[in-house]
Amino acid sequence: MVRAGVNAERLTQAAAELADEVGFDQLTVSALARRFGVKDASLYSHVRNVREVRTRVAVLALAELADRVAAAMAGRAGRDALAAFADAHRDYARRHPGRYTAMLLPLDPETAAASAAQRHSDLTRAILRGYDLTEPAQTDAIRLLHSTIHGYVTLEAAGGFGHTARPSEASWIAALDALHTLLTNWP
Amino acid sequence: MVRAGVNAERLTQAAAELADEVGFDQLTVSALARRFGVKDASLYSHVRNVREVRTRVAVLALAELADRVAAAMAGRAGRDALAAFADAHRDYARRHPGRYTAMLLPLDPETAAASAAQRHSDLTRAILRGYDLTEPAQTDAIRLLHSTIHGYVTLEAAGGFGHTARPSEASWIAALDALHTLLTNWP
DNA sequence: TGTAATATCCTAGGAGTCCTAGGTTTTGGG
DNA sequence: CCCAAAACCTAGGACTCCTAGGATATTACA
Repeated sequence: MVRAGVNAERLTQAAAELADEVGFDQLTVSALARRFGVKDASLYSHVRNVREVRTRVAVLALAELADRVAAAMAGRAGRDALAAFADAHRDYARRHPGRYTAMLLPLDPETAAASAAQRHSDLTRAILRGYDLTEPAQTDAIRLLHSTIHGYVTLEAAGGFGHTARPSEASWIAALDALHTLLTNWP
Repeated sequence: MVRAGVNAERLTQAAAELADEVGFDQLTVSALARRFGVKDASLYSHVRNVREVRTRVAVLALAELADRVAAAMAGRAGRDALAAFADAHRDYARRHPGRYTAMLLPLDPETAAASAAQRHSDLTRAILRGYDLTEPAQTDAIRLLHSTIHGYVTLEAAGGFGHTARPSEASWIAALDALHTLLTNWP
């Protein structure tokens, strides 16, 4: 009998794919084991419990998103940087819905510190360099930015914008324009 | 042996309370039955399955929120109406986290049509009366509004704003100001 | 008031999930 | 080649969702 060759990395990767397919909260140890052709109990040599699997997916997603955002923003500033940042988020959320919702999982401090959260936060602050904001307006603006992008992406995914004829794409562009003018003329 | 007196209304109410306590996706038939001092199987005379319980909670939440928003907005216009609308949402999400997340549940068309979704939508449009917007900017603005409010509330609940010293309350006020100026000078 | 119909609740049980305990097999280093 | 660690297994307990079919309480109506 040949071994399945499960290890932490492959397990996390498979968990992320599974989450994208069936939804983050349908992410189950049994399904994961099935995917490896292995019994449930076998996975507990590699992972403490389901919670750890979820945490791993969240950390992976955070790192992946930070990478994509960094790549998208490279060499851009002002409105371009803003759009790159926002589009990267929306794109990631669409391609990887399970991973995206995973990122909402609250992480314990040390896990969060070891994650790409800081890197992601730095990237967000980089957007503001193109605008003229000082603290505490910076923090307020970042929170607003995150809220709008996250809210839009979430509601769009939940089908909240499907009732009206107006294409979501158009509203997205408008939202980016709005955010840009907002950051330009912060009250 | 005295009957527990379960019926659709009491069941929905109890489910909503339970969801607020343990989280919407921890809402379970067994826990619900326990709360009524009844066996799991007994609940299936009143409800088809867990999905229906969840749907009921979502519909209830939609109606409750619409009520609160309507009450908060009564007699207000412009920035006041906007703030009332947003605060009502944030307040409801804080008081009833389970119910709030329930509202993200996609409803089938006939359930949605019978729900308070339309009423809620009308209330949202009412905000824009204080500003000078025509279609399709109206739809775009509404989507932005919803996104920002929902995003803020969600991220706040997930503890996303706890890492910085800046009190969330201050950023919330700033966000409302920002939305107001944005609606006033829509690009 | 007595009885029939209905609504409510029950027991029993299958299937799926999470997880533990403890045993067996595979693999790689000495 | 042997043996220790790693990978995997079986067995099983606790919990969940749900179905089938039976018992009991409540209501309706004759």
